[in-house]
Amino acid sequence: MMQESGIEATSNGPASQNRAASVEDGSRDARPKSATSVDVMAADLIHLQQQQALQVARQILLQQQQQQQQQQQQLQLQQGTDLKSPKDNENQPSLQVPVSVAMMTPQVITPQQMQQILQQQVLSPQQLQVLLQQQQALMLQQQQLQEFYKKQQEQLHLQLLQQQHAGKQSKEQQQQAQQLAFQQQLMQVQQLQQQHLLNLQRQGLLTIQPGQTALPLHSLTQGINPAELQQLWKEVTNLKEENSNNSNGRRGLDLSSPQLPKKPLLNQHASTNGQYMSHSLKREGSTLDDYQHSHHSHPLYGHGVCKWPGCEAVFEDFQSFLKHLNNEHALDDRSTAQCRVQMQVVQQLELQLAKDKERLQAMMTHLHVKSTEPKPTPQPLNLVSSVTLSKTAPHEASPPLSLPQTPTTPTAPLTPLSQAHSVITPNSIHHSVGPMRRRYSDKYNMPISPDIVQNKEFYMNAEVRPPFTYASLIRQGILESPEKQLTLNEIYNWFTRMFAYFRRNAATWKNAVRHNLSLHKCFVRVENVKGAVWTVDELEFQKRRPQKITGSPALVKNIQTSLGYGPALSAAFQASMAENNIPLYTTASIGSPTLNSLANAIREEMIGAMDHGNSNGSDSSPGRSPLPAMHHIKEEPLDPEDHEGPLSLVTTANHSPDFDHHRDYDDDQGHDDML
DNA sequence: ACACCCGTAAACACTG
DNA sequence: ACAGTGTTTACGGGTG
Repeated sequence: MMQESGIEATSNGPASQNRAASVEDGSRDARPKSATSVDVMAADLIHLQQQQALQVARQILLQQQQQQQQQQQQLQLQQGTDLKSPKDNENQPSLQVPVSVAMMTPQVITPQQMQQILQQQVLSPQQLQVLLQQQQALMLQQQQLQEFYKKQQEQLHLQLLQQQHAGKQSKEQQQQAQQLAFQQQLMQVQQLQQQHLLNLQRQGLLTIQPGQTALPLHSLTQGINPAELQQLWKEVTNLKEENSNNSNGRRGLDLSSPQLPKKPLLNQHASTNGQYMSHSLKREGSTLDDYQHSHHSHPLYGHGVCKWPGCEAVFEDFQSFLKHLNNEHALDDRSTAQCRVQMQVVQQLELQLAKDKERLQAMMTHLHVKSTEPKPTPQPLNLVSSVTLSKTAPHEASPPLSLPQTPTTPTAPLTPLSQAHSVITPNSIHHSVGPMRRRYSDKYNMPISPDIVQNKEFYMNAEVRPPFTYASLIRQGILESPEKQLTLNEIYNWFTRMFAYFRRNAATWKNAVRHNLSLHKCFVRVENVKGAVWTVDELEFQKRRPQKITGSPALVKNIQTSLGYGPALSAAFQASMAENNIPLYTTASIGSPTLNSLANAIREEMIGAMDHGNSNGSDSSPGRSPLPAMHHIKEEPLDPEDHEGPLSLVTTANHSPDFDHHRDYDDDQGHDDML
């Protein structure tokens, strides 16, 4: 009761207007984004980080593409030689799995999902086993990557320490900031790729008839291989050469070698964007052969495990693997389908990559030009389109709503199922249903933006309660808006539009929305011509809860001491991520946490920086292991802003495909299916 | 046990 | 009077 505004509680006017006052004049631009002071850090470090990040990104893509190619080749080969008819054919109908369900079985499967699957009896025991194996193998992989990440972090820490002593000028600070942004972009790409990899693996569970597209594979046939891919391919191949030059081929992800060319990477991205259109693609060329010749780097074989999507079979030697490859992954419907899926995955990645590159290009152009005023990037970009970063403006349609998303069925949300630490625990099946508050603790707050965006489709169609707090949702809605401000009614609409769940219980949640708007200082009411709109005060939002930065204490420390990026930057990232449908921070379900962690690490820097006033014992856990166990990584937020508990989903995925952007749903009170 | 956060419900005030 | 908006309080559940 004794809230700060309590003094004026008698009339709501003054109280709210007080808050609004600070914002009113300058409209949204007046929001606190002052802290642009960036502590010193040498550009060298940035370079290093960039290179590393880029390398990771390339590696990932390389793997992806290799995988795809490998599959393609396999298919070709087998088509040519053994035309043994796929005997799987007969079984397949019975194994058909509804996409909506199959998509719900990523590496981390919630018990609920599992149960669903079981209930539907669409998966054979073998398939389940495969599932489990997959999970285990992935865990393994993740561990390895984890190790790598640790190393990486240590190194980073070292660098940071060194660089701290070298004072630099503001110019460099700016550069640094923008470079960091650049890195973020790269991270996004990585994560996206991981994500799609995951997707693919999920698909591996499916048995899909080639002719019949239960899956929306149609887009596959459309022109893939945009110019971006070519460029990337080129880069990838170059990279490979680099790698093979200086060491054993099997360290797929060795970023730790700091001796990389200094300039090229960043510039490459910046400059090549417009160039590589003419660049001819020669993917069939030597690169694949190389890989096939050297056992270690066979794209479908790594760490003794068959990397064919959905496989994970373990082999002691390469020969047996080859045997397996020829036997198990011969040309049949399943392989074909998987290959297609892989193609699609790659295609999507390319699209996304293209988008991100474009964005990046715009960012860099913008920052180089240094024009303070927002104007579209002068650079003609050969790619997708529309995303002009310069003005944070109207992507309303583009961001979440028009992703090249494949599945149109509500698939299981990708992120929020972090509860399943990759292990299926059948006894925790029940608590899938439940109100929002059935969330995980704040500590597991998840970045909502990426998550929501990522699972937009799912939430839009499945009447599943999004595992986010109202505050986070509101914020997301506001941030997604072109003007970063919404009226109450628009917020309502956003809720109903984005979440099937909120098409019910209007009275309840609307009240909650209003309640939250009023309650949280992070929501600022701004008087407008046409009434009042609500905006988000990011600072307040972040202040709202103590953030627990986990991860490498060293890194955290460094972050806290050596960085200081303004919230504006962070907000920009947020928005950027959201627009792009990219799970910036992680996403639990995504395969290798390493990349995520890496991204998180960098992100952490941002957060730590902008949150460095925060104290709050954020890093108060010096005793913590630098990197919590994998499953923790998946869940640990690292993000000060929107964390909400993941979870509580996947109940009755009651799709309503016919639904289309309804507006208000003030009806239906009585039911209480979820509450 | 406690504090905190969140969701829910509801009362109330203000405004058009 | 009414609906929509906004504020506030109260309460219970979950979590650390």
